[in-house]
Amino acid sequence: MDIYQLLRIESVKAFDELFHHQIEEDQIQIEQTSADHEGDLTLVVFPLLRFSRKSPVETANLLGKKLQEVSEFVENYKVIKGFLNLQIAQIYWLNHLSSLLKHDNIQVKTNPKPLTYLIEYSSPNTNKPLHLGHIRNNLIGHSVSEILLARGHEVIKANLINDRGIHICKSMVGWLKAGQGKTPETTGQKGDHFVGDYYVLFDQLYKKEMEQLIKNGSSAEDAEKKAPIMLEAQQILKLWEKNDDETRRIWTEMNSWVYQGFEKTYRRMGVSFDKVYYESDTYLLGKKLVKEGLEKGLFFSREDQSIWVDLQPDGLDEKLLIRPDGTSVYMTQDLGTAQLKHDDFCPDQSIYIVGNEQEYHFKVLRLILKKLGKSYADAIKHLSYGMVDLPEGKMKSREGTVVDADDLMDEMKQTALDYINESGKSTPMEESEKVALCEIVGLAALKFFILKTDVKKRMVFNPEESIDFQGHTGPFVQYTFARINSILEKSKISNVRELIFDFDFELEIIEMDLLKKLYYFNDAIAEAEREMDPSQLANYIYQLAKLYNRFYHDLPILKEVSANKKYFRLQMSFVVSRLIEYFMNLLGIQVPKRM
RNA sequence: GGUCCCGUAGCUCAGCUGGAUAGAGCAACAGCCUUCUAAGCUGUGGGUCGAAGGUUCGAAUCCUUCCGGGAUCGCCA
Repeated sequence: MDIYQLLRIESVKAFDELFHHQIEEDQIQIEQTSADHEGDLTLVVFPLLRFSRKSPVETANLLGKKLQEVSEFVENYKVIKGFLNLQIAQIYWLNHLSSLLKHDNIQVKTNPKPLTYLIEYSSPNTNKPLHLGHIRNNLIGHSVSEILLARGHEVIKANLINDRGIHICKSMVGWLKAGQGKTPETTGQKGDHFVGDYYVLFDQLYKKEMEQLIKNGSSAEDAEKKAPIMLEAQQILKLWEKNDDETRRIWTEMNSWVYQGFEKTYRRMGVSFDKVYYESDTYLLGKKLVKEGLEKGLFFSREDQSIWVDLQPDGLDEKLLIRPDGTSVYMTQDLGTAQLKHDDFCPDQSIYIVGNEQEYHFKVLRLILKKLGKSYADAIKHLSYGMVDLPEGKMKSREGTVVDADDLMDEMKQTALDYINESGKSTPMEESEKVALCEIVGLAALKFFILKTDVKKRMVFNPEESIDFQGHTGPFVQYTFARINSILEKSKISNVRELIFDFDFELEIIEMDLLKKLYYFNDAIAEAEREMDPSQLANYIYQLAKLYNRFYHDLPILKEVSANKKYFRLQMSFVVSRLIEYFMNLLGIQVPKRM
C-alpha cells in the first residue's frame, strides 16, 4: 500500500473519532507538500469543513494531532491556513529504498487489469523517406508500447505500410520516365531516398505540364486533372489493381528498395514491430466490407458506380468509399486493416498512433465500422499527437522544408562529436568509442527533445538552432548515469546492493529530497500509461537527475569518512542509476557507462 | 462558414481530474574545476498565465463570450 492510501484510511478513521462523521476515502485530498513549506505530504482540509463544523485551522490541528497519535508514520504536523502538512518518518522512505534494493531489476507496479493492446505506429508511405514527423510518431509508438508492457499489458506493435495507391504510382512514373534503369545499387543511394527523388521528380514534371496546359487556355482545375503525367499515374494504379504483371513487377522492386532503406532507419532509431501489415494485402478485404455494406443497404452507389456512405445523420458529410473506376481509397483499406487486426489479435484496445490532422478520418472510420455492426469499433482509439512544425509553420515537402530523418540523426551525431572535441573532455577515449558514444548521445538529445513534450501538443523544431546537449536534455540525464557509474566502479565494491550498515545519522535535506523523489517513480509510470504520454517519464527522470546532481555536488560519497553514510549514499546512487537506465529505456534511449 | 485543438518568461516547454508566493531549460549577466566526470553546481534579472466576465473558501486549471494562431471538413494518405 502506498503512503497516500495509508493516510486516507487513517484519516477517515481519525475524522470519524474526532467529528463523528464517516467520510469516504476519496474525499481525503492528499498531495505532495509544495517545496516552500515544511512537511512531506499535505492534507487539504477545506472540503472537510462542512463535516467537521470547525474552522480550517482548528480542523487541521485536531486531525493532525490525532494522526500523529495513531499513525505509525506521521511523525509531526504543521498547520498553515487550511493545509495540514504532515511530516512522514524517515524510516518510511528508507524502507522503500530497501525494497528497491532487494531486486535485480526495477519492479514496476503493474496494472491490476492487464489488457491486450495493438499499437499501430510509424505507418509510412513507400514513396518517400521518413522525416521528422515520422520520428515523433515512431518514438511515441515505441515508448507507449514499452510503457504498456512495463505495466503488465500484452502489446502487439504493428506497422501498416501504405505500399499502394496513387502516391507510389507517381514515383513509379517518375522512375519509368527518367530512371534509365538505375537502382540504389548502381547509384549507391539509400533505397528510400532513391525512390523519393523520383516522387519529387514526378511533382516537378506535373507542375510543368500544368503550367503548359494553363498557358494553352485550360483552367487550373482542368489542368490538374488532365495533365498527361497524372493520367499516366492513374492508369498505373488501375493496372496495378488489375494485377498487371509488369506493373506489379516494377512496384515490387521499387518497394523493396524502400524497405531496405526504412529498415536501416528503424534500426538506427531503435524501433521494431511484431507485425507488419501491407495495404496491398488489406485493401481487398476493405472492398469486400464495402460491398457487404452496399448489399445491406448501409451504403449507396451513384450513377458513376462510386460507392458512398451517408454520415449526415451523424452530423458529418457523405464520404466516398470506392472510386468510380472501382479503385479503393484510404478509408477502404483502413476498413480492411481494422477487420484484419481484429481477426488476427482480437485486441481489447486497438491504438492508432497518427497525427491530429487525421482526427476526422478516425471519427469516420469508427462510425462506418459501427454501421457495419462491428463490435470492435469501440476498441479503436486514435492516439492523436501534435504535429512537428517549423518556426515558419508546417513542413512542406513541395517547398523542400521537410527535415529528413536520416539527415537529422547524422547531424545530431556530428553535433555531439563537435561538442566532445571542443570541450577537451578529460575522459580519455579511443576514437571508435567516441564515435559510438556520440551516436548514443546524439540520438538521446533528439529523442528526449521530442518525447519531453506532451504528445497531444504541437511542437516547434527550429533547424537553425541545434538541439541542446545541456540542461533539460537527454545527454544531461545520460551524464548523470555516467557519473554514478564512475563512482560505483571506483568504489571497488562488487555489490552495492548487499552493503549492510547502521543508520546512526541524520539525513541531509538533499538526501531526503532525493529519497522522496525515488518513492514516486511508480506514479510517473502509471501517469504515463493513463495518458499514453511518455513525456511524463522524461520529466520525472529529468527531475530525479537534477536532484542527484545537486546531491553529487554538495555531498561527498566515496570521500565520506563515515562508512555508514558512505554506504547509504552509494546505495542511493545505485538506485538512481538503475531508475535512469530503466526510464531512459522506456523512452527508447540508451545510457552510456561513461561519457 | 461548421467541427476540433492551442495561447504560461525573449525562445522551447512543465504545471491543467481546482489548492499555498506560477516552475524548469535555453539565451543574458555574475560566481564555482590542485577535491568522487564542469554535458555539472550556485546566484541575478525576466510573468496583468491571450482578454473580459462567471462558478468557488480558493481559478493558469472549470464554464461563457471575445481576440489571436493552427488543423480539418479531398475521388491525397
